[in-house]
Amino acid sequence: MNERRPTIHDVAARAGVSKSLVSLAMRGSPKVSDASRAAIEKAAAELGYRPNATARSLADSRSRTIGVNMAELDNPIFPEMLGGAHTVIRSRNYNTMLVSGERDPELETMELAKLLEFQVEGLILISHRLPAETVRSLADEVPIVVLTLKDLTGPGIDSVVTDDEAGTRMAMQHLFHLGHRDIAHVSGGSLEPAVVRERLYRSEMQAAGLGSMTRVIEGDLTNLGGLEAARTLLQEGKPPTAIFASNDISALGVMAACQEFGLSIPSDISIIGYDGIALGALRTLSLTTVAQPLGLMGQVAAQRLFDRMAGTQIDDRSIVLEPELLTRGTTAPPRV
Amino acid sequence: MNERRPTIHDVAARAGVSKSLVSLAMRGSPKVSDASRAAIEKAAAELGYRPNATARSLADSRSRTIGVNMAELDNPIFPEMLGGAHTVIRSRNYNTMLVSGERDPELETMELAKLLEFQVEGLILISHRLPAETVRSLADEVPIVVLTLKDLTGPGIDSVVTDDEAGTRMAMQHLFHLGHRDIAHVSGGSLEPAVVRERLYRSEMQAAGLGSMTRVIEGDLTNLGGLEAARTLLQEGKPPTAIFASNDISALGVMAACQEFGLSIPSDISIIGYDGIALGALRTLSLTTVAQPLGLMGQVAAQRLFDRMAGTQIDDRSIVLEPELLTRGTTAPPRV
DNA sequence: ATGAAAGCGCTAACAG
DNA sequence: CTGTTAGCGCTTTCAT
Repeated sequence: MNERRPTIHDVAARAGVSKSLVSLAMRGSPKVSDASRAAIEKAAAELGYRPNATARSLADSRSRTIGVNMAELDNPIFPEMLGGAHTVIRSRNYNTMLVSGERDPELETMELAKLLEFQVEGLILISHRLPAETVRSLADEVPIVVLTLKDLTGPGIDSVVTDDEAGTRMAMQHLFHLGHRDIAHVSGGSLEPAVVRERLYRSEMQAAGLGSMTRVIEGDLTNLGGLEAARTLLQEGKPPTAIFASNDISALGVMAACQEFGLSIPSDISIIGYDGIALGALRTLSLTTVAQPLGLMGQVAAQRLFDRMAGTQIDDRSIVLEPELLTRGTTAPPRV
Repeated sequence: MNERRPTIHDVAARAGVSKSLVSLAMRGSPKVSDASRAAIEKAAAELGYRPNATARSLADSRSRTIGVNMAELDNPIFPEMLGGAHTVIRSRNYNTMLVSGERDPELETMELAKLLEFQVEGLILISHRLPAETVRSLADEVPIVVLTLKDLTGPGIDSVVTDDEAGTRMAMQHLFHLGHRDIAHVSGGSLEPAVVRERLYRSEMQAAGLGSMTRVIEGDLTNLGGLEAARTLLQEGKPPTAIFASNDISALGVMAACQEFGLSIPSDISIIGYDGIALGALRTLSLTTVAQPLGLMGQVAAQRLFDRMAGTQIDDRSIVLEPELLTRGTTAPPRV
């Protein structure tokens, strides 16, 4: 398994032509005679020739590779967005180089640097927490598209996000329409997406004349965080009739806590999440939620990246997609 | 953002030394005088120099890259295994190049070819369905480690699997001990991991003198497949007291079907899955299952790959890890 | 239509 | 310690 791989040179020798011609033939150039082409193809096949993409990258200084950073694997929204991006990257005949800094900003920074050393032509960043300094400093070397973080948008950095204000309004309006007034919020702490959702929760409550019923328990966008936040809330005394969780996986934690306290969903208490993870559609869970078009976000991010790489003139650096309310089984009118 | 990046040559010129010395310095060689090193580092910093990994790969013919193929993003076991592999790949200072053939064997084959063109030094394949021919033919070019598919093991191909026979026995014994006798199986069709589980289900039933109660409904290891299989089963008439599903996501589908039929879990019917996806631990689901050490499998796969790459002499090509029964909330004694 | 030659940016002997 | 000389495998002028 270690006899030096055949190179373009070997193919040329065997086919009795020059390296250049083989190079042209391999890339399907029309200016290669049928005879030569046949000879070359034959030689290549016999040798089991496989072009060396590394050498090619170096020679024409194009890596045909996109770097993708995905921080956390435990929230399914990231793989879902990755899937979307991956699809378009592949359809453009590019490759995906994936790295992950595992929530450690320093490691993250190093990994991003490695991506650049590999000459990636663009970067797609999929994470709720990113070392802002690093990202900004990279932006003048390659185009970057960030998912879910609008605040990072700036020179050289595009972002693809969902209109969280509209989404949160949908969630709240849905609950209001069902008749809920005593609505609590399990937040996501200080992470960007969570902050907007919390702000809108508060303003919607206010606008509905329910300012005094506002209750926010801090979570952290994880399942366990949701579980604990809800426990805290339910221990306090009279439970709200509905809980809006900052994202789906924390909403699932909230559901678990409710069950622990003997509350049945949705008859005793309604739960609504945010994100629209595929999982939530499982009949077993049937989580009502505000869905972000996750796969589409990934696709759009990749498309925008290719546009930037092509130098297309685009002014707007932020792409905002619309969320959609998915009414499923965890919300119902409050018990009267 | 397009002024040609500085190269080692630029750094050398600026520091007043030769390229080679810069090369040595960049890689932290001890045989560089402090003076030179300082000058070089200063020049590099001022220039914003970033080594070109592509050129390096070509020069020393080592890509420091592992190719990973992950077919499906919709079953969380794959990302979980990826996470494990990724961790050790990174710890060895290697990069991960990820591709996905999206269940299309032809595409899959092309993607794998691209990986080799990028000179990956090894391949980790994470999928339940792989084009066997292709994989075998690649095996004499780079070491390969396959996850979850023991049948592919062979020359140049190692595999990391869980002892599914033992795992299935655990599942069945658990149900037997609880007192179940009328146990049905929602299978996973003809995919390798599913076949073993079905076979063992049958033999365990037989061994327990329950051969006549054996009932297998064909699923396909997807959530929907599990849902539909269970519906079919429940429509037939008297439901079994327990169902063993071939994997977790189909087990979740089975749970949903049971709920549709008004059966409550686990008092009316017990459900046990297989895989141990993180999700199953959510209190909301609390799925009893036979857990495979998913993350560990990924880690072990990567470690084995590095061993092969290093030429370490190892005879056994198949690593079999032990499964573990996770008794959670979906199983209980049958109603008397 | 085809070949020769000059790199792409870096590493790797081999001399000093 | 440091510089020189060759490549790595491929693309790309520029001739022919």
